[in-house]
Amino acid sequence: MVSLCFEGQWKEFEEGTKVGEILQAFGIEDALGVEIDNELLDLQTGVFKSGEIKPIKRGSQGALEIMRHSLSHILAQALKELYGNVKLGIGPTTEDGFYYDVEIENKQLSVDDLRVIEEKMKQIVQKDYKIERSELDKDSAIKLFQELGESYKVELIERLGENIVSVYKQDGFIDLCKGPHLPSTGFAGAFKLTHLAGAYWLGDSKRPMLQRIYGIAFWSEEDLKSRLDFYEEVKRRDHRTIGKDMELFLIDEDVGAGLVIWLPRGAILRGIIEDFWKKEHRARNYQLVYTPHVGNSRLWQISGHIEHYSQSMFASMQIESEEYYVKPMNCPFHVAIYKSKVRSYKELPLKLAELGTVYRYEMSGTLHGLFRVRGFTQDDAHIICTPEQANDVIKETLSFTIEMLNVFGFKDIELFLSTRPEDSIGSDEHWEVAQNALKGALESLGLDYKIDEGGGAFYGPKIDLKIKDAIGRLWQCSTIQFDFNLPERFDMEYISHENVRKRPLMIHRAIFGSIERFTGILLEHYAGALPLWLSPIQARVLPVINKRDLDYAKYIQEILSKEGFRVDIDERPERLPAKVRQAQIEKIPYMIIVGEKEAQSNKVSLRSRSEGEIGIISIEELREIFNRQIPK
RNA sequence: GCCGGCGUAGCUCAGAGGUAGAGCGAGGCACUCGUAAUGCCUAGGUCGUGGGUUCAAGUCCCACCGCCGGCUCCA
Repeated sequence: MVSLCFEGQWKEFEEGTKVGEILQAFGIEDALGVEIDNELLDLQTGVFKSGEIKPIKRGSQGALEIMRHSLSHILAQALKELYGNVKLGIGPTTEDGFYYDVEIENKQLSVDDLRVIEEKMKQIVQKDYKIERSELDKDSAIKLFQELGESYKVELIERLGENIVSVYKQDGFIDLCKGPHLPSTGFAGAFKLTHLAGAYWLGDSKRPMLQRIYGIAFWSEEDLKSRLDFYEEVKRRDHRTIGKDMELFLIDEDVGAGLVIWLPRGAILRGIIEDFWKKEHRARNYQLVYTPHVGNSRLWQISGHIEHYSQSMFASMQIESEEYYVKPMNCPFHVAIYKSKVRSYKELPLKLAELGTVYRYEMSGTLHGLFRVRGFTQDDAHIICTPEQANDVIKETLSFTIEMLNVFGFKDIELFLSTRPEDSIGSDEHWEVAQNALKGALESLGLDYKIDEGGGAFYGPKIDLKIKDAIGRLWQCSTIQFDFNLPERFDMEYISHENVRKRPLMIHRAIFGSIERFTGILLEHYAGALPLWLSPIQARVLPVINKRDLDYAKYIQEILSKEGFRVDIDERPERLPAKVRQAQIEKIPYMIIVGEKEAQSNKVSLRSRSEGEIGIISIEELREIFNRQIPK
């Protein structure tokens, strides 16, 4: 017997009683399934577990998953009906829809085919076929799918632990599936097939590549529409387009894929970010250093990079019979700085920071704008401290990181603590100290966080911070991680209070992660409309009539430039509306419009990119408005 | 790296075996104009690179490079 509870009321059922009957017994109507113990079950599934039941009603999040899952089956059925020789891979749900991986003999799908498939799917939905669940033992399931020629499904069943598998059937279409599913195809909501991609069978590059068809699905057309609008918005914010339009950076194939060239305006932006970063680090007693771009292979041998990271490193070069590598990380150099003399506990914590440019070999297919490149600058720091200092160090580092992210406009931050994985190095004591320091910092700062149990690197636990951008996407930039590996490999030591040699703790930490990637995120977050302090051009002076007003415009520009503001003039022989439009397109925060009136009163007319006309104000007032928006 | 798509003027894109196009941008001229486009004129191209098929190749075939969407990897 199983006992199930709904709204405080307990009932007993035979094991394996179908969810549909159970719902009926509780008098629950129009549910598509239930959730018991975090597991979704549809109406036709038998219940073998006791616990509280949560009905999943049509329109709810849980029901969406059921519906999307059924849509992937409907997609598979449509493909079989249209193309015949279709072998099914897997067809799960995604964050906003579903996909199915299939192998189609003699047919390479194109985007145009998606509309045809969609039509077929709509027909299947319209026919409202009953979706039936049945269970069979492993052997007969294997036999069934062998007969159907579904070799991938056979492989899946063979990999499954269970002896009983479930299959779902609709209108002669049959698929291995643990469910849950809709009662019939007619329950499906609004959907759209969005794109095609290749995907290896079981994600293994040695296995065949299947064709993956992605779709999105929601209960209502409105929700579907708003998701499509979201994708449009994502496209509108694409930093690659914005970067090109605003002339910030360039990736040139003759220079090399994944290698970023910062154009003058982009260099201003990067310079502001870096100057701010340096100022804040100096203020917190970080010691800024510079290290070479290449290092002798002995260094990488000791650090373990050659053994464990060489597939991500650029090939070595031979210099006078010595082997050198372009650096993929800064850490070994910072360790060399640490080891350049005997260190006393009095020097700790030692905080070394560098905007260090590293190069990593990324496969060509993964390169993507500023987000995934082969050469990038890490805002790297290594903090070397005693175990006793770990708590304070982590707390300071964590709050510093959050403060920095806030200044750049990221107020919504999610934190993740990753703890010791199965295979790891380092003593139990060190793991204990390190994990407590991380946890203690999170708690004493009153921060919410999630734990990724066993998700730490083999060399130490870490806190990852993810920032939420203006349209709700999460980006991981910052990380604070312990490293028990390098101090060991490089035999790092300090002389303790008791005059004995001890091994220090080492912490890697980055706030932006990669300056390139962070800049890309900033551009997408602000959709190119950077705040005043980050804008390469902060204001543009627009003379109403060049012939008459250019001198006064130059006078205004000169005053502001001398004070350090980045101001240019639109001298084109255009009319004012055209100049305004151009400045708007370039997303320049302020337009300073000067004509006869302004020149006579020694004032300016200010227009903001976001708020339009502000009015005629004095230069002092203008200075005041600008200064208010620049972080100290 | 793999699968698929794409690569034509500075940008966005049309042309699909038979004389390389448009809009925006750029340069010039006129207009003297007040908060998202004044008009006219002009220049701009080994159609990603290399090879092949053909009387003829942006157009068809092959290889390479790069970009886009995924997969994979992420010490």
